[in-house]
Amino acid sequence: MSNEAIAQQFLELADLTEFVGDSPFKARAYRQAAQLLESLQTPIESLAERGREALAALPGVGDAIADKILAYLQTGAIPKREQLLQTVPAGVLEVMAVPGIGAKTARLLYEQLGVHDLASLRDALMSGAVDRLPHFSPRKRERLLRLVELKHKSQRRTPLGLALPRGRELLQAIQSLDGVQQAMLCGSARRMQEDVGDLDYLVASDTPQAATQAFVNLPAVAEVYAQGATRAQVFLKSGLQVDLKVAPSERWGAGMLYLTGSRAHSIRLRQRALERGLKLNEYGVWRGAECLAADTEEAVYAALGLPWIPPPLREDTGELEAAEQGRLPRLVERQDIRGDLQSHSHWSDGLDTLETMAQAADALGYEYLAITDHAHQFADREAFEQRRRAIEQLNQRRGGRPYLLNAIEVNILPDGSLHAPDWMLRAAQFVLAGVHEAHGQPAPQMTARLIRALEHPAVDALAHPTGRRYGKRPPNDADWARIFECARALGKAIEINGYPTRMDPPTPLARVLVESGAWVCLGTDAHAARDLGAMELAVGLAQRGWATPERILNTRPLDALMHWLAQRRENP
DNA sequence: GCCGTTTTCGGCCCGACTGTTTTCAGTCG
Repeated sequence: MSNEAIAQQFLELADLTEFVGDSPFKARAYRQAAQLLESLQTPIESLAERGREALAALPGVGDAIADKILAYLQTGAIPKREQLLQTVPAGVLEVMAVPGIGAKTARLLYEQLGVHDLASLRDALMSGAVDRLPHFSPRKRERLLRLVELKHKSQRRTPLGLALPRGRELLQAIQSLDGVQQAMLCGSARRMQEDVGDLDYLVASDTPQAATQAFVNLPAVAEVYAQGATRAQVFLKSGLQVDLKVAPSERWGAGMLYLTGSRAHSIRLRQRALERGLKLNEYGVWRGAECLAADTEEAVYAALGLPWIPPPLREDTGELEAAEQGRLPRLVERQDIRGDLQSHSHWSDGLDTLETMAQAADALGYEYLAITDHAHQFADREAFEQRRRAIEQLNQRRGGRPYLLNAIEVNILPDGSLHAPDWMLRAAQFVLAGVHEAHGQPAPQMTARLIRALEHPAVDALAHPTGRRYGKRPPNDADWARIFECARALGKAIEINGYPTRMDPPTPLARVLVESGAWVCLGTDAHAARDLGAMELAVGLAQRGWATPERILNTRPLDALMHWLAQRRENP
């Protein structure tokens, strides 16, 4: 039972609470609890073992929600949610997920027309039955019908690795629109969240009306959901939602802050403003009618008595307290990274030659690149020896710019042993071990398996620890705190993998990893030269885990990295 | 449902846009 699963239950409980017309503040409390559970760094079970008081001590969790969590852990369900589902069809949850349909409208549709899921909603819209409802018109019916179809298309959130290129492409288009002076991608993409639900743009313009009009006229736009004087919301043909907000340049910082979120972070900031007799909105920080700060984010934070907080930390998971106490981390940045510690060449399943990989790594300014071809894909000792010579020759020819490491990625078998001969494990300069089969073992087995692999003297680091693949495979279950502690004690590294469909370990766990004090290595898992650019995703994930450069292996210069590896080999 | 050196009761972030009910509720981010 994952924290995500129970968070989802609370979100549904919130929707159901609104649907039946109970206090909207209850619904908000449930949503806050869901957000808290998602961001929690420890499994809720282990917290619950310390009793009801430990749960009720969490911010936003009181006796009632603590009881609901306990009941969920015992029975697999929240009784209140089950009780509401006795009277409310579960399908109304998907009806409420259609843009523009909230609790009141969903309830009206249900009571008057028996709309109980997406299919019956579509029927009611197509037949025109909705026209006799109050507040409905043929125009609204057509609009809703289009939104239902779009909603159908874009059920899933978009992985950051796909959203960022699309977002940047669209940013260019927005920047070149008439009347747009400046534009910026904000929202969850700026916070480097692993998946994004929409793209948010802030635009500076002296002619906001013209700018929003030009925006909704972009060829990629399929449906204009809202368009006003200072903002517009559209859906692209792909189903992706895009929000645009226009701000005068003197209010740019307040606009950025507002549009970047997260929602929870913004709410905390506004509460903080109120506590100081101030008001925070998207136009600035105000004392009465006097604007204290608005032009930069730094100024807005400063007016609230805080240093600037990096976007990846803005999740209300302790960053405000850290900022207040002057202990915000100096986050690792892309420029700190001197090499990539996972990549594949055509010697295993990569597409490109060593030469091409080296050139691409050089273009990124790297000092080194670990070529971690899959160990089991070498036919024999001679094949491995051939690659070693090829790497050596290339290093000589290129003068070590970048220096290629003769490395391997070795499969961790179900029992924790390694799928590679001893001579290869000894010969490789860097050994990355990862799970590629028998996913989904029970947690105790997976924990033992990974610890056994880490304890193997030849292993330097654990690759993509949870094995999750977007839309394909959930993270493996294991006692991660114990595994990370084991890596720390052994002086070994755990990878933060930036391959777009991996992004592993996921955010809350990335922070557990960083806090464990174990060494961390960043890798793109590139299977082609063009994939090496995913390092920004690995860095973003590390930032969301509050990582500083100190314990990240590949912030080290080559000689320090080689020293680290040599020491490990001398004292296995 | 949660929370508190202004409170254990009475509050709970703030504003834009839509549609249509001529003054505002619903929805969203």
